[in-house]
Amino acid sequence: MEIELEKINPKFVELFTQTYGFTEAEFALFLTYFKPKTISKKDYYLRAGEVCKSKAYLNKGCARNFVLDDQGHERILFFAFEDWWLGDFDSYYSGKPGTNYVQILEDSELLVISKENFQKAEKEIPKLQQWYSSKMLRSASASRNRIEEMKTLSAEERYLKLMEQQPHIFQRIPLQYIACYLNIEPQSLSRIRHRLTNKH
Amino acid sequence: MEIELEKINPKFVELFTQTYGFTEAEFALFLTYFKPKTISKKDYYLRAGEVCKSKAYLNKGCARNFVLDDQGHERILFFAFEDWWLGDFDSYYSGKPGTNYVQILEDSELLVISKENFQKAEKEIPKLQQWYSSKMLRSASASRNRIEEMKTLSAEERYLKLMEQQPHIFQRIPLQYIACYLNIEPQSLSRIRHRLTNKH
DNA sequence: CGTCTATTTGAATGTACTCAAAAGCGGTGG
DNA sequence: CCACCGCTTTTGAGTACATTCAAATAGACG
Repeated sequence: MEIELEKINPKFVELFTQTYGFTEAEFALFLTYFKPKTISKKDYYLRAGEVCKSKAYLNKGCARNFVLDDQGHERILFFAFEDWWLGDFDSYYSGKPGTNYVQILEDSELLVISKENFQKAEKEIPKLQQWYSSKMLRSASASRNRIEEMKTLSAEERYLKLMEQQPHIFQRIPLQYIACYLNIEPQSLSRIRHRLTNKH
Repeated sequence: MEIELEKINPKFVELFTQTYGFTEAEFALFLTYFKPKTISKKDYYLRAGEVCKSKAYLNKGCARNFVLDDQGHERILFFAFEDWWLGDFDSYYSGKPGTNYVQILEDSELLVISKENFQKAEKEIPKLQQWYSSKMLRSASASRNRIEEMKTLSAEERYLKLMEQQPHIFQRIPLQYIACYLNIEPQSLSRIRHRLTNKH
C-alpha cells in the first residue's frame, strides 16, 4: 500500500527534509518503510502486556496514553494530537511487554513504521539517529518538568497552567480525561472551574 | 594531574571495561580525559544560571540535585551517591544556563570530564555512545516512573516505598531533605514516622 | 556551655477527596 | 420528533490527609 504524499501532514515532510536535511531520495525511501493505518474512536493502538514493535506518526486525530495503577485506575500520561508519535518507549527499546495503553479518541490516521524497518532506515539514512536521540532528550526533559509540576502546583494551578499552555486540549478532550491527566477527581475539577468562572 | 587507578571506584572500571568492552588502551586513554576534583560538604558542584560544561563521576561522597520553584522553595529531584553522575542534563546538551543546583552533602571526590574531552573520547571510542544513549533511556524511563509515584501514592506510601527501595538514603541524608524529596513537609514526615513506629 | 540547626509536638485550617444524587447532553429507536 | 438510555458533568455534604503557624525539645558543633 502506497502512501500518498498529499495526505501527509506537512510538518512530517518539513521535519525530515528541512530540520534533518533528508534529500528527496532519502525522504522517498524513508516513506516506503511506513504503512498507513486508520483506527476508529475508542479502539486501541496498543495495550498493556503487548510488546511495542513499531513507531506510529499520528497524521490526523488524537489519542491518550495511559497506564493502570496498583488499584486498576487509569492514569493518563499525555494526550497525543497531530504530529505526535505513538508508542510505548520503554517496551519498544527493551523488547519486553509494556505497561502503556494508547487509546484513540477520534477516528485517526497513522503512519506506522516497524522496528525492523526503522533499523534499516537508520542504516541507510544516518541522519535519522540525530532525530531520535534529540527526541529522546526532549522526552526525558519533558518528563522531568512534569514531575516538577505535579510536586509543586495545586490542583487549581495545574488546571490554569494547562489552560494557558495547551488550551486546544479543552477543545477536543472530555473533561474527565483532562481531570485524570491533571490528577484531579472530575468532581473537583468541576468545582475548580465553577469557582474560577464566578470569580470574574 | 594524574588519576590513580587504585582510588577509582571499581564499579567505574567495571562499567567501561566489562559492560562496554573497552580495551585496556581505550580505558587508559579515556581516563586521561578526566580530572579529579574534591568538593567539601555544603559547597556546590553546579548552581542554577551556570552552563553545565562537564560530566562528573561521583567517586566518593553524596550530593543532592535540586531546583527552586516559583516561590523560591527548594525541590530536590534526587540524591546522588557513589557511582552516580552529577550535572544538569538539559543544560549540558542545550549549552544554555541551567536550572539545577548540585550541592555536595559529604566531602566528595569527583572525576570530571569536560564536554570537549568527552566529545573527543566519543570519536576515539565509539562504544562510549552506546553507554550514554542507554543512560539517557534509563533516565527518561526513571523520570516517567517517578511521575507515576508522585501521582499515585500518599505521603505515607511514598515514605514506605523509599524506606523499602533505598533504605541507605536514611543513613546519610537528613530527614528534612528526604521530606523535601518526597514532597512532604518536615513536620508531616515526622508525624508519619511517629505514627508508623507506634503502630508496632 | 551556648548557639545554631534539625526534629518533634500541638492546634487550627484548608484543599481535595469520597459517597451520593441530580442535571445536562448525545445518540438511538420507536 | 419525542422518549429513553447511557454517559458526562455538576452539585451537595461530610471527611481525611497534609498543610500552616507556633513553639518545645533534641542534637551538632565550635
